[in-house]
Amino acid sequence: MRARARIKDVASLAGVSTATVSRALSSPDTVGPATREKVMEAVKATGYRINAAARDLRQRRARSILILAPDLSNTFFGKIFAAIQEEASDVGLTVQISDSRIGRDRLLSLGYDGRADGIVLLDGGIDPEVVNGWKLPLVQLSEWNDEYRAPRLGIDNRAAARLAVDHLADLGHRDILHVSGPGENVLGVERQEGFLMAAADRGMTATVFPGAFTLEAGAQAARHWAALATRPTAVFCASDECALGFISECVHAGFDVPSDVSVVGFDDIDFADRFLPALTTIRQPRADMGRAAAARIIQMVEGRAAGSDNVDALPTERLEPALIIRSSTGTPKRKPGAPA
Amino acid sequence: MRARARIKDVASLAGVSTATVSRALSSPDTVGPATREKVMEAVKATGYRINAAARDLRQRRARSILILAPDLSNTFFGKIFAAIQEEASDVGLTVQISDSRIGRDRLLSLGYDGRADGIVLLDGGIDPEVVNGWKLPLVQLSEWNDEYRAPRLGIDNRAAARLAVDHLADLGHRDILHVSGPGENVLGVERQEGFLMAAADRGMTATVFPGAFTLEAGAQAARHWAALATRPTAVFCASDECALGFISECVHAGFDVPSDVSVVGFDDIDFADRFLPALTTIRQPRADMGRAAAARIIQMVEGRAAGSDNVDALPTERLEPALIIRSSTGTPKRKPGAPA
DNA sequence: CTGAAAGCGCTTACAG
DNA sequence: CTGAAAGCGCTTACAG
Repeated sequence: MRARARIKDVASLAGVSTATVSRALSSPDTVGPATREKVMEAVKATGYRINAAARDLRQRRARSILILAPDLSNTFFGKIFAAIQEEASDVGLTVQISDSRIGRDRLLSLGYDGRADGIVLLDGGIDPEVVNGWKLPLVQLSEWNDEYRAPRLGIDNRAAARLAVDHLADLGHRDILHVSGPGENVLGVERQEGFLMAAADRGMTATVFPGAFTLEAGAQAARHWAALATRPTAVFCASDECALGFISECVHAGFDVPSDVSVVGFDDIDFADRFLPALTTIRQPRADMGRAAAARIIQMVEGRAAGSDNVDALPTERLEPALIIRSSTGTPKRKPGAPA
Repeated sequence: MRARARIKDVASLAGVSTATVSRALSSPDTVGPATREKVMEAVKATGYRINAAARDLRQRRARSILILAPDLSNTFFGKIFAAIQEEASDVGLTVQISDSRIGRDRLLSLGYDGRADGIVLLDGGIDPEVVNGWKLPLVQLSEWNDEYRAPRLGIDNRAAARLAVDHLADLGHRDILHVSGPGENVLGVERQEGFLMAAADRGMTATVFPGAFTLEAGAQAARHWAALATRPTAVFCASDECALGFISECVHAGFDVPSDVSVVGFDDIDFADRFLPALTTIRQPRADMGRAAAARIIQMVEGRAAGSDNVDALPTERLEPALIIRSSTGTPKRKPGAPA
C-alpha cells in the first residue's frame, strides 16, 4: 500500500509550489483558474488529503474540543455528548472525551498540551487550581463550581426543585421527603435547598434523606422510608435513577406507587416514560444544553482565534427545566379519621 | 497571562540545547545527572508542559484513538466508551468520539488526517469502500461487516439468542415470538437466525415480527401481539429497550408479565434489573468488550509503530454472553382444556 | 554525554 | 497570481 501523499507530492505533480497548493485548497480564489485546475487534478490523482495535525500545529490550533465528565458511562451524558459532537462537527471541530477523574497531573496537562482548543466541563468537583490553571477557553455545563473562572450553562436547580414540590403540594400532599444527591455535589445541594424553601413556602412537613444519584441510593432510601412510623406520602428524588430505585424497592416491598407514595424524579432520562409507573420528573433539556455549550465554546475558541479580547468572560446562561407529569404521582390516600 | 513556555525557553534557562531538554524529559538516563537536575529546575521554573501536538507531528503519531458509533446517545455505548477511555488513558492515548453518520467525505477524512492512530468501529453499516480506504489500524466492535478488512470483537449473537430460546423452552413455552432488530443490521439478523434455529431444534412454534432496537418498536410489537387470535406465551426481543417497550405497552393494555407473556431482552442495560418486572435478558459484557477493543487497537497501533508487520491481521475474538434470569419470564399459563 | 541541524507536513508573511 | 523561505514546537540521527 502506497504511503499517503503529502502536499509536496501534489505540488510537484501539478508543477507548482506547495504554497500554491495550500492556497488552492484553502482559499481557491486567491489562485488563477488554470492553476487551481492543475492543482485539483493533482489532488485527485494522488488521493491527497490534508494532514490536519500538521496544519493545526502551524496554525497553533487543535480544532478540537474536549469534554470532561465524571463518568462517561452515565446515561445522563449521552445526549449531551451527541449534541456537542454534532455542533462541533458542523464547524469542523473534533471532539475528545475524557473521564474527569484521571488524576491531577493528567488533568493539568489537558489544558496545556495543544491537543484541544477549548473544554466543556461537566464536573464541578475538580480542584479549582487545576481548572483555573488551564489556559484554554472553558465552559461549565450542568454542574459548576463558583471558584472556576468560567461561564456556566445549565438549569436553575432550586427553581426546578420548586416545580416538583409545588406539583406535590397541588396534589394535596402535606408531608414530603427528599432523597438528596451526594453531599458534595452542587446540583444535589441546590435541589435540596430548593426543596426545603419551596416546602416551607407551602407550609409542608419536609424531611431529607442523604442519598446519591444512583439506583442503589434510591432503593436504600425506600427501605428507610418503609421503616418509618409515619411515612411521608410523597418523595422527591434528586435524580431519575434514584427515583427508579426507590419505586422499584417500594413495589418489591408490597407498596403501590403512587397510591402509597408519590414519586418525582429529576432529569427525564430516556426510560422515565417507559417505566412502570411512568415517572413524573423534572426535565433537563439535555440536547439543548449540549448544543448551547458547544455554541458557546465554539464562539470562545473562534473569538480567541480572531484575537478578540475578554471573550472568556461571557455570562452564565440558564436553560429552562420543565415539570413532566406522568403516573408516579397522584393524590395522597386519605388517612383514616383525617378531616376532609 | 504569560504565554506558555516552549522547550526553547527551558533550554536557555537551563543553559543547554533543546535536544538535551527533550532527552532529559523523555529518557532521563541518557543525560548526566547534573544536567538532568538543571533541566528539571528550569522546567519547574517555567511551568513547561510539552506540546503534545508538536511531539506527535514529529513522531508521526497522533496518540489518539477514534471511536465511531452510529448514535452517541445510545445508552448501550456508555460503558463501552468508558472502558475504552480508561484503557487508552492508561497508556497515554487520547480518545475521540464521533458519530459514524456524518457523511461519506468527512468519514473518509477521519482515516487520513493524522489525528488518530487507530479506530474502534461500532457501526457495520458504513460503505466498505470508505472503511477499507482508511490507512489506519481498525477493530470492529459489537457490530461488524464481512466486507471490512479488520478483526472483529464481540459476542456470538446466534449462540446468545439460543440461550434465550432454551430458557423459554425449559420453562415450558411452546409458542414463541421474536421481535427482531432492524432488517439491515447484522446483530439483528444473527439474533433472528439464532432464534429460528434454536426454536426449530426445540420443536417450538416460532414467529418473527420485524422490529428495531427501540422502545417504540417494542411497544408497537406488543400491540400486534395483543391483537393476535392465539398469542405466543413468550417473546424474545432483540434488545432490552425493545423488551421494555413491549412490557410497558402490555401492562398498559392490562396484561401481566410474566403470567400472560414471558419476555426476554438483550444487552442487560443498567435499568434491566430495576425495571418492574426485572428483566430477564442476555448480558453483553460491555465493559469487557470496551477493554478488549482498546487492548487490541493499542496492540495494533504500538505494533505498527514498532514496525511489526501484519499486525492488522489479528483474528476475531469472541466474548461470552450470559443469560440473566430475572422476573420477566416464568412458566406459561396452562390453557383451559389443554392437556397436563 | 551533548549540540547543531534537519525534518514532521503544513501555512503565511514577504517579495516580486 | 506565484514562489522561496521561515517557522509552528518538537525529536532524532549524526558527530564529536
